[in-house]
Amino acid sequence: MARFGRHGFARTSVREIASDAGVSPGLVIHHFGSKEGLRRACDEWMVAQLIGEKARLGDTEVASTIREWLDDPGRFRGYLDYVGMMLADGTGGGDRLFDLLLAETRAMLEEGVASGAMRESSDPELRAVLVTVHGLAPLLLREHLARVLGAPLDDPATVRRMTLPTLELYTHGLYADTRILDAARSAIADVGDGHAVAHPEAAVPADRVRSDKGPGNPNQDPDPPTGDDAARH
Amino acid sequence: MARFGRHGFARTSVREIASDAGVSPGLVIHHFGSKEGLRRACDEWMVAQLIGEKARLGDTEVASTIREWLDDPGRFRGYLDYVGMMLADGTGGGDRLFDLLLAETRAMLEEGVASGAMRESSDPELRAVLVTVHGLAPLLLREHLARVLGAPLDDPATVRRMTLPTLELYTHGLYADTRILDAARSAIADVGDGHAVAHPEAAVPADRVRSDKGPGNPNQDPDPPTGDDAARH
DNA sequence: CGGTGCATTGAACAAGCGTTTAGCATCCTG
DNA sequence: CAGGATGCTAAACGCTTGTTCAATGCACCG
Repeated sequence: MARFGRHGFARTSVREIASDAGVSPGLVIHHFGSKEGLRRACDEWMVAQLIGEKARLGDTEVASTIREWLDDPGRFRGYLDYVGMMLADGTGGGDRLFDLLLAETRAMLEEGVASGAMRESSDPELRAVLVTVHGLAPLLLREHLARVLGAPLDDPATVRRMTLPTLELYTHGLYADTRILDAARSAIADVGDGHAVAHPEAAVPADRVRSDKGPGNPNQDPDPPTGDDAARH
Repeated sequence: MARFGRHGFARTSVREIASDAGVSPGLVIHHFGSKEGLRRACDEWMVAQLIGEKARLGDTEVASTIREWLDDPGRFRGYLDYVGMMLADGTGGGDRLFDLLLAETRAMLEEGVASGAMRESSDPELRAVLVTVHGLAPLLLREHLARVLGAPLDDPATVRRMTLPTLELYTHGLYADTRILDAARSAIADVGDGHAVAHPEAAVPADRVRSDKGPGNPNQDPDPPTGDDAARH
């Protein structure tokens, strides 16, 4: 799993794994049927580990397990890599893991809204997806993160440094006012719901929403999917 | 590039590429020196494309190019996959691309703060990293996103649907009040700056910040890195 | 003690890989 | 028109891959 996590499934050979384990390549196949079988076993072990920890911790979520791992670097180092690989490389059991995390996020958000601690959303389901995806992002980009921050993601100092800015973002957002949001809202309202307009740039004053210069949508920068561009619709 | 983007570098053979191009495998090597040379050429073409589009569009950013791609699905389908692969798979020229996007995000945030359109941050550099990473997330998890939303990321309807929730998140945040943020702030203040405390759970009332139940930190769920766990420090 | 079963191995296999090589056209240059 | 470079291919090379197979050793059971 450490090798899979670090170098990916395709770039890891059965011989390497066998050598790490001090056994012959044939034995690995004998036990797991095939390399793909080994991968399935790893995926299942990983999911079971997360769910198992969840049970151990009571009503905590799966993701708080990951949080614990980050608190105890070294002990769980490599697992994070494997989770990242599972989610990133498309093949394999990453779907199940993602759905698991999404379900927990969704539940947490619903609970938050119900208790009044969190704001309502115009699209709760999509917000859940968004929060899930944003939360996973540093895991998937951990190498870039470590590079630009100068410290690995599983360094407690890194985790600590990320806390405040993250909470600030989730508490106050990024924008100082609601101008952009209001513009987008009226644009969407103009266009309507079900319509798939081909090139509806005219639906909203382009120079107000599309920030070619100046601080526009935060998504405009590295946010291909988040949809600043939809703000023009 | 389409094949690289869809199936990854390692799982794509020179023979497949050659066959797609209607030429012999040897010719590919002849022109690019090696498979890795081909990859470099693709990376460089991709970066040049982004920068070139940037120049064409004037003072727009690289990422607004990506935004345009999302507006015109089909024409640029496959490029997004390639960008995602570049950033995800660790090997190759993804570093340069990430740094490019980070620099633009940083500049945009600074501009936003200067003009008063955006709030200040306690850690501007880390916020820039965070916004970059969050923006990239849907690109990296595009397959999961398409699966749970039932529509691909480069479907204009998907982009449109993501707009409002994203802007809401970036305008109002998630939390209805500042309780969590305040708790984290005082916790950090208690611990101090430079100290790397091993297990500082006692630094803050655990039952207030660590939300085993109820709506706690959004990061608690699928947010391993964002650092809800640091809120306990 | 004999025997069944399992863990394990080394060697070999077939397939696929990236790459090399020799050679054949083609085209531009002088 | 000669000639060298270029575009291109078919075939093969050497290597690595995942996997198979026959054989060995060890453990447990009656």
